Formats: sequence, C-alpha cells, structure tokens
Amino acid sequence: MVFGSGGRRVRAILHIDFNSYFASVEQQANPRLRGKPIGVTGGDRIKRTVIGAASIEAKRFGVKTGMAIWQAKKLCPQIILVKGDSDKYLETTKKFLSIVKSFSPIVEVFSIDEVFLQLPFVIPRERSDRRNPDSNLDCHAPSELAMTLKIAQEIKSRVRSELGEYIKCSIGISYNKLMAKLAGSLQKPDGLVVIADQEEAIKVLDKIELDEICGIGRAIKKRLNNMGVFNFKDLRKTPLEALLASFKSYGKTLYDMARGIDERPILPFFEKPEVKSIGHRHTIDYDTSDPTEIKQILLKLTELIARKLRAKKLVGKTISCWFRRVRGATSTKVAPEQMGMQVTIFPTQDGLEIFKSAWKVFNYLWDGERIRMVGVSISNLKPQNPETLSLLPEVNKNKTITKAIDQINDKYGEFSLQRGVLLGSAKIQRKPNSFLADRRFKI
DNA sequence: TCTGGGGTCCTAGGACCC
DNA sequence: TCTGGGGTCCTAGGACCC
Repeated sequence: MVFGSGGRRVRAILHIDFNSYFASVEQQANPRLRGKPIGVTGGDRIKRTVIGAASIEAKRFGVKTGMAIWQAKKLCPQIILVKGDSDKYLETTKKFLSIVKSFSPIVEVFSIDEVFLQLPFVIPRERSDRRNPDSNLDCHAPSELAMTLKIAQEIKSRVRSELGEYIKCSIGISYNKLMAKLAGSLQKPDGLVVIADQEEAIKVLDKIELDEICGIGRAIKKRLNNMGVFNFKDLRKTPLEALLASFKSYGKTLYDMARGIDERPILPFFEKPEVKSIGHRHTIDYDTSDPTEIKQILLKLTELIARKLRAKKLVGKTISCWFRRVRGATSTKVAPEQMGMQVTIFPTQDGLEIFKSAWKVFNYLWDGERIRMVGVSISNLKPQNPETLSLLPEVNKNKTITKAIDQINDKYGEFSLQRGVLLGSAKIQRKPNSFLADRRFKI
C-alpha cells in the first residue's frame, strides 16, 4: 500500500457520489417532477428552513444546498418544493450499497449519498498509464487501471438500470481518498475522472481553488490567505514549520494535501466506530423569550435523544445545551450570539434526566432575551449495562412504561405517545426535519 | 428578508490523583 | 515541608463535513 515518490504500487480507490441525491430520488419516484427545478426541504415550514437538495434544473438558476427558501425562490420563482422523505432515500442507498459491495468488500459509507470503494488489487505504477476515461478502453492491453475504469462504468450502468435513469452518480478514481474525492467533484453530474498518480494530482491541484478540496473551508482558506498562500502552488512553497506553527498538527495535513498525499485507510462499515454523541437542535419559527415554550422544545429534543440512546442501547453522561440569540438583539454587543455549556452527570438514557440537566444549563446561561435556536446533545457514550431489575419497584415500573412508549412510537411515529407536558407544544417533526442530517448512518 | 440540522475532530487549560 | 511530572477527566470553543 505504498505510494508517493518511492512507491511502485498504488491503491485503487473509487469515490462515488450521487448528484443532487434527494432531488433525483424524488424525480425518479415522481415523473411530474422530472426536468423541473425542484428543491427538497425539511418539512412544511417555509420560514427559517433551507433547501436540502436542489435538482440539476434548480442548480442552473443558482439554487444551492443550504440556501434559505426565500432566497431560492428569488433566484428561481417557479421552483417546486418537495417535502423530504428519509426512508425513501435510505432504501435507495441500501440498493446502491448492495451493488457496490458486489465489487469489493472494502466499502466506506461516508454519508447517505457517498462511498469510498477500494478494489482488492493495487495498480503497479509503471503501468498506470494515464488515459483519458473517454477514450476507447479496449485499444490498450488490459491493466489494473483499465479494469478499475471498467468497474466504474459497470457501477454506473447498474445504478442506472437498478435505481433508475434519473439517479446519477459521479465517480472519481485515484490512489487515495483525498484525490479520489477531488476527482469525483471535477465532473458533475454523471462524471468519471481519473487522477492516476501524484504527478497528475499536482497538475489538478494547481488548477483549483484552495477550498475546493475536502478539509479546507472558509476559515482555513482565510488564514492561509493571510499568510500569503492563495493556491496550492503557494502552499507547496510554504515550509512545514510555518504550517505547523499556524495550524498545529493540521499543518502537516495541509502540507500533504498540497502534494496529493493522504494515507488515511478506507474504513469499512463493519469497522466504523460507534457514535460519539447524539444531539438535536431546533430553530424556532419565531423568536421567543417564553420560558414555557423553550421548556417544551427542550423536552422534545431530550426525549428524541433518549429514544435514540435506548434504540442503540447506549447511556451517556455529558450533556451540553446551547442556544442562539436573535441577531443583534443584545444591546451591549458583549454577549455572543451563540452560547453553550456542558455538564457531566451519572450515565443515563432517560429523557427526563437529560432534560433536567439541559434545563439547568439553559437557565444558568440565559438572560431572558429572545432566542431563535436551542440545542441539546449528549456525549461520553458507552453501552448500557445488561438489563437488571432494580430493587426499587418504582424504577422497574418506569422502565416498563418507557419501553412500551418506545414501542408504540416506533410503530406509529414519533410523539404518538408523549409526556403530558408536551401536549400542545411547538411542532417538532423528527422525520422531515432531521432527515437532512441523517446522512451519517451505520448499515 | 436573512441563513437548518446532525455529526466529527482538535486544542487548550484546569482539577485531581499517584 | 517542598518539589516535579505523568495520566486522566472535564469544560470551552473552533473548524469542518454532508
């Protein structure tokens, strides 16, 4: 598994990424949406919600993922808004994974619409003849690279025939994850791009912006710019020591990035670590300073967290709660827009326990001003102890009730049954609202 | 007229124990 | 009585990803 200047063989890695995933699944499912600009949203809300995925047609108008609805409508007044359906997308993903797994067991599920696939062979460097993927593959003697390209094309054709012609993916092929992902992003939709070796990687890097690579966002780009680094050529000229001084250990990552180096292994789904935290946040439709309303939202969020913990048979002990103030609401301008704090308690998977800590933290931080968002999350997770009967009959009774409520909610939908305090509270729909984020999941 | 939601990883400082 | 240093846990905050 060696690559770089001294290596003779390189890994064969494919990055497969669906284009406008949720939107294409919707267009595939509903012919009336085909060829039209559509935006998949999180729910019924129009205020304070964003486009989760835009169809290719909508993208032509400049509509992007994460854009506010009103903004999307301004750019594309005829946009059709479709309510997202996480189950539908998950089903499609499962079908897709079974296609991919038939080529190699080394599959890393990176998100709901993205995987890395490592083929069970390496490409000898001397034979990694750089070739335009559009050229006729059969005009050369078969090599591992040609084989990789053939597999990529087979994946594409199986996706088309088994998932539908509206569901398209882009594939990037390279010798590591970083470059495979970059290759896949160069041609969209329905692309197939190869970055065969480091020499070629550097040529590609020198043509793109710093933040086009996975790992450099707005903040790091700005910091690099301040150091006089505006592209990857500049970055390669920057000494490692200077990068380490500014970015600590991430300096080495940046140093390697500029040279197309990335040794991270593919993490197959069966080796993926357990989740580290579970959280929910909610942006309220209207700014509020009503403690009752905030309390009810927090109760719902903590119930959802507790249910996820129980479903995964986990307990957690660090609870963090945070909120966002109304922009510019603080007259002093001293208080930050967002603030949060965490506390550590005895490990729990009980919604009310989590709520109590979250509420305590909230009240400690909150000065009574209007807020627009609250969030709770639990971390420091570990497996729950095997079921033991408590000596206190009251505890056993509570456990039995919670279990029964969970079962009913599993069957009939979130909040079919809920605590009395929650009745009549602000609407938080788990399904449509959180589907956008349920991209990280374990198969 | 603003800008959702669920995660991960990293750093740094302080408390506490041995 | 004074001292160092390693390890671990906790908290705050920032950056990034999809």
